[in-house]
Amino acid sequence: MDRSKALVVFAALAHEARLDLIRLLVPMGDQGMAAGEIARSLGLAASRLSFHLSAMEQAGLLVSRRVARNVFYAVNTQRLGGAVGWLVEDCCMKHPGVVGCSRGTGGAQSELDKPAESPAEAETRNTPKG
Amino acid sequence: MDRSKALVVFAALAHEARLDLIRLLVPMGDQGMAAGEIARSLGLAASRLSFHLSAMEQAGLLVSRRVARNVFYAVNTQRLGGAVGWLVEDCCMKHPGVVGCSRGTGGAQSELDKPAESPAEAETRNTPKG
DNA sequence: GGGTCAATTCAACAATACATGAATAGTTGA
DNA sequence: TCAACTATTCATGTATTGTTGAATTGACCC
Repeated sequence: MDRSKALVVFAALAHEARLDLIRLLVPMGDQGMAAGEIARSLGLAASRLSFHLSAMEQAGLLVSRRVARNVFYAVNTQRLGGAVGWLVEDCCMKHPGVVGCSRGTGGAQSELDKPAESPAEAETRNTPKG
Repeated sequence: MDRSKALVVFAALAHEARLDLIRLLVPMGDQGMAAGEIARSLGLAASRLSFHLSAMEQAGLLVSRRVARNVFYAVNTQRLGGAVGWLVEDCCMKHPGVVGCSRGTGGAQSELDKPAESPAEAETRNTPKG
């Protein structure tokens, strides 16, 4: 997983309907769910769903296969996990703050750890030119 | 962290420059980095960077504070980790495939776990109306 | 092959997001 | 107050993305 691949995954996730889609499909495992049933479950028009499905398949987040008249879509969990892993471990270099908060979601999140002035910053007042 | 907040975070991450920004700022910790120095580091025009910075601050991914003439930006690691945690634990319900691949990024990812036909799907051939 | 169902593609439009350079606002030191 | 510096905002044009309904493709059953 590299940056550009992770980028595509995050772009694919940046949409309400697509997050709903992931949430709906993950429990179905490799079996997945037929497009029509997905559309009914999420209350989406067929063409609109198809647009999102193909975008997510392009991003590698979904895999599809035809079964009789239906096309079943399933989440490619490796790809999704890979993007998450890239973000946490490669992009954020396993920063404790990121890793810590990514495990044990529900809890504390509202309080921002407001940074306090550190010596390195105080310097700027004495070094206007750098 | 709820869906809409996570959504905003993923949207904020779905951009090359912003991933670069995260990668640049995470090692700086709470101290962060001045906008001008970020612009130089990433080779971005000031106005363009400012646009991205404010978008990410809106998303809660960055926190800023003024120090003399400079504005320092730092990653809100809790927010970032929170979005990751929501995705893995709440949205994907800690699915083993996602969790497994999200730890130990670099490794196996290319091979898709092609799903095989399951009984539930085979049914569709006998229940055309559902 | 015709009828029917499932899903995708297409064209048209609307809404967002992005990039660029000029102008503006805030801070500092003289 | 002025000049220099830092950062943001604004206006503009462009590109991308999302939505909608109609038309099309593919598969099944008779």
